[in-house]
Amino acid sequence: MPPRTKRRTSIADVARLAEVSVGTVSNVLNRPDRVSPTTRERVEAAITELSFVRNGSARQLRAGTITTAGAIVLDVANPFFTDVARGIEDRLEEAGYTLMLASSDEDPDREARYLKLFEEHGVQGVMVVPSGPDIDHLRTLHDRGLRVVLLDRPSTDPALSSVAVDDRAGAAAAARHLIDLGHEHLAFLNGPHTIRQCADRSAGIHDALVEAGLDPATCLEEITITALNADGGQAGTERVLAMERRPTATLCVNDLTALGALRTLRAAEVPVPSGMAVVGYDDVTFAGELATPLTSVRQPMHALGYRAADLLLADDETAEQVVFQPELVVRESTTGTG
Amino acid sequence: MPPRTKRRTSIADVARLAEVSVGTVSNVLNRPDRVSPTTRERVEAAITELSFVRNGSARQLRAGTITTAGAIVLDVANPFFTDVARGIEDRLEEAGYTLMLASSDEDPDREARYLKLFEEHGVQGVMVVPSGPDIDHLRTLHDRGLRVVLLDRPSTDPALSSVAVDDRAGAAAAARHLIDLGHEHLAFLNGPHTIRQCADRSAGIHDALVEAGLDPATCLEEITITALNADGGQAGTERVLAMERRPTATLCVNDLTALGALRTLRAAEVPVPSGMAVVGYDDVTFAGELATPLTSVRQPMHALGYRAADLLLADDETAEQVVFQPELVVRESTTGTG
DNA sequence: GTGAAAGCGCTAACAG
DNA sequence: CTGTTAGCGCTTTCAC
Repeated sequence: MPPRTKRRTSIADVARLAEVSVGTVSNVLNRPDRVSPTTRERVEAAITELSFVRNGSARQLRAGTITTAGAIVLDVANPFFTDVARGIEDRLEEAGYTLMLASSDEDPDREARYLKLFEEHGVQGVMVVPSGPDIDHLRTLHDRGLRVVLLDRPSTDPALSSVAVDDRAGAAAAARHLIDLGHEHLAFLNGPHTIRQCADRSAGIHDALVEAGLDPATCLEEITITALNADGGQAGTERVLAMERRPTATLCVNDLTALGALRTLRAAEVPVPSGMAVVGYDDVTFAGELATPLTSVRQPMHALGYRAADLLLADDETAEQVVFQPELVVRESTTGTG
Repeated sequence: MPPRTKRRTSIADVARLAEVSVGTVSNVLNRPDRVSPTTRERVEAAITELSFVRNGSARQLRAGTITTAGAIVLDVANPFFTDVARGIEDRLEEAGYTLMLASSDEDPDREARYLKLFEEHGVQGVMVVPSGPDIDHLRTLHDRGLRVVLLDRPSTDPALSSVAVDDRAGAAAAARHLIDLGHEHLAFLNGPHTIRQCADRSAGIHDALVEAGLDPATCLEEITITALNADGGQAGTERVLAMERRPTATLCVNDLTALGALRTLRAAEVPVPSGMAVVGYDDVTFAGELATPLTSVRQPMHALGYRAADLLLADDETAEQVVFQPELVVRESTTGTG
């Protein structure tokens, strides 16, 4: 790309045209009340005439600070993260801040590159969904004076703020709902426990079973699926249906997985929920719009982002660990008459 | 928020510690080969020791240019736009550029605010989904030397580049598919024609009917819905079902609307497609995962963004109007046995 | 191969 | 109320 050819008009150009000094132009821009109405008008006319736009870099260089924050999520195309991003944006907007948003694709190198870029551009702070278990680099950033907020991950470092959702409680609520409905034998289609969310959700289900006096060893069939999407849900459900002692309810690690489960049950002519109850996780937009509306665990995604930005902007320098409680949304896939 | 307290370490600090001049440090950073290996090593050690990070504002102020582009979409939480954004990001990434992304919420004021911000920060160009019919302000920006690319909207101004999808052709393909299947009486659940996409899609359906020798006046029932979502689809479908001479197929302005249509048909025990064929638009991720997989018109969202960024980065200064062709994805909601 | 110094555009302090 | 001026941190000639 060719460099921008025309030199941008500067404050000096405006000053020349308005026949005032650069200081006066700067005053018109920043403290208009210190300038007499007549000269102010002249300056404003010159600004319009030249269609002058302040040079943000110079301004920022001088000011040393900037009203911008950065955010790095795993994937901007994932609805979970876009809702989070939207929450961030809304809070920053209130404070007159702007957001630089980027995806790391779970690649620590990409994450590092963006963090460097943000820091070079002097952002006030960054909100990051870490792409790996290691967060030392974020601690370093914090020590260098940037605000750092971890997204969707409780901080293991007390110096760093974080906002997360209590996955253990969410999964427990879902399991408890099924137990209350009389189910005593559950299937759980889950991802590998190396993913924190998966491990936490598994623990939550165990909690609920034990709390109800049921033995997880006999009452829970946890099935590990590799793809956390509809195909994974289909594969997992086929295994569940093939079991001799078949569970009466299936918990799914997310709504896409549940979609696959529903599809498979329909094909096998197993009625939902009478033949098999199904619960999802995330409560994505279409969960309530399916042929059999899906009971799911709603995550406060917008609030997650909003609160993260709030922590970033806080006057108080002390780190804070925020944990949101998810909410079970009950629909026909567990309580219907099908 | 309190200002960043610690003064950032500067190139001068590094120079002092390494006992060289600032010019040499700058050379190590930008043209390492011009520096003798020994001093380079000393400087690099100092950089690490102080964990020095270049000040991007100063760099940019000096350089006058910056490898950043801005994008403004209507809503970052809408999957259509996030896929577009992803395409932009991928292309910019290749060129070493970064993206500043923002949502206008279809509010021209918000759009203007972000545009000003981007310009102040010296972005090379902007990609914008205009929030209103007027694009004069974008032309002004272009005249001031910024690259401007219109997103999802053909440019009415030949000086501005644009990337869009041919909505008329997409809708025509959907209608033609139904006509080929023998349908001669179609319903179209559409939004108001003040929305360009809605008007274009309506025109496309007319095209297909006329082309097949059918009279739109008798063969097409266009129903205007206010909400372009599942509820709108439900309301529209209820009106279709109440018609004396009931159409045999329903085209929907987007997949969410189709979702509502399918839900309503199921409730009314109208089999799909034998009692009513259904076609959606957008081909969102879950379209193929529904109880009745949905025939839909796929938009090349990623390619749209990718190409927009490509135009922004182009060496060639001449504006270009790119129009993508959408692709019909046939599934069971039109060809199934239900 | 390295150093000195000018200057990018702006703001804020100080003088007048 | 307005003008003058010193830098913010960096890159880039131009000397040495």
